[in-house]
Amino acid sequence: RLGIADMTVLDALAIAYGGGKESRELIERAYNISSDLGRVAKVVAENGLEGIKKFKVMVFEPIRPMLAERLSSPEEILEKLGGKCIAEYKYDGERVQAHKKGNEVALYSRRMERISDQYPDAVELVRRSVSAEEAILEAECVAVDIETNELLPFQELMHRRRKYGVEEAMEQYPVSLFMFDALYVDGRDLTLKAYPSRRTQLENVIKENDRVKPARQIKTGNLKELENFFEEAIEDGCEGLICKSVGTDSVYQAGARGWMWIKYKRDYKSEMTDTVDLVVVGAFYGRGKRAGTYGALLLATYNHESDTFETVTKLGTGFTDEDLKKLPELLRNHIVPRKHSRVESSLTADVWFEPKVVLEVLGAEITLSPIHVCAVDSIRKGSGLAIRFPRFTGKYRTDKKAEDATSSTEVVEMYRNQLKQIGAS
DNA sequence: TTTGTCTGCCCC
DNA sequence: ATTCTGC
DNA sequence: GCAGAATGGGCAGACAAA
Repeated sequence: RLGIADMTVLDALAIAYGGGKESRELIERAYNISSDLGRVAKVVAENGLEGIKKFKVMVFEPIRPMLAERLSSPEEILEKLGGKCIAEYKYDGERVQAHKKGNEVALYSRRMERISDQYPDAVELVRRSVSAEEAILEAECVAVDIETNELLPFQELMHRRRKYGVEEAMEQYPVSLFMFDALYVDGRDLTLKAYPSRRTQLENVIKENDRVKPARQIKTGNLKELENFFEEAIEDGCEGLICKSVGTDSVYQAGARGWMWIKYKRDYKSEMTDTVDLVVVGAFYGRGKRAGTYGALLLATYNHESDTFETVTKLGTGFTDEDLKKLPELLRNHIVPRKHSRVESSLTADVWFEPKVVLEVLGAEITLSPIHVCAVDSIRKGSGLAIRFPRFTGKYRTDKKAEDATSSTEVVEMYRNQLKQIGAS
């Protein structure tokens, strides 16, 4: 099916109708600013490159969002960005592209789905707080506590992704918009302007208020300053920072993950990383590339009081091909016909193991879980704890016995700790 | 009617 | 989202 | 370096089973 291999289709179009690398770039830009592969194909077939050159940024035609690379230290970031950058809060919400023409407003998701119906309140915020007649702006939509203006975790925002009961959810889970880019304003395409000038345009066009603000930012070339700003972002409930190039070439790279924007998140930093040692208690068969081996493992913490192993996450990324090949061998001797008596799990694995093998796992944070049973009921009735964005670090903890794995109590501590960090200011 | 399981050009 | 692997 | 393809948590919905 189409949509995933779209880059391949663009290649084919360039070869069939363009005949060179230059045409490929034109065709790709047409696609990136219209996100309409069908139309691009039709135009290039009927009118050739001349037709393609006429593609323009238009309100209510979503632009493919620019993405960011990742780096794990301020040093690397500043070096990559030529010594200085604009660092902005990376809010933990949903990315939204807001299109406005007069009173008409549409919101698009990162994958260019029209999500206006889910956010009538955000639509109204854009209508009221954007002074330009016509505009395409980007923002992070974040759940907030309306009393304290505190930012709430992504899980809260998820309640807004619904078809029914939108009005109720709107009252129960209010949102704020943190604007971070301007791609089009009153007839002017800004996508080929440098970021600082787009940001200035953005600030000129929004009428700031409690619920609509420009993303918090500083401009700096100082390591210490960058690091402090990062800590501040974490304390305010953000994921970290997005560091942006301020060079003349810092255009909006629609649909691309260039090095103009760089993500800096807490779990990328090796020093203060929340790594955890977990016991393999089950596995799931893989699909596609992983057919014939395990696709993911089921991992557990150790509960000292009950002497049981409680699932806390599945793990399916971070494995090299070599890891994937040797996992079945490594675990073969521990296979048991049904869930081991000392394992607590609400999930059903394809293969169960006696708790023996310990792996090191990296995660971003601890979340309340409806399916995992680690420390169930200890924070909230009926909820366990789980790991957000889990991945294998590559370390097999052969030095550890199952009972030496990270305990459920320790995970509870980690959860409490991250709440403390947010409330700290 | 309630409860469980699975899915999503899903969001991250 | 993260990560690894061909190209 | 980039695109593609594996995989994660978790929510509301859809639908099946009890």
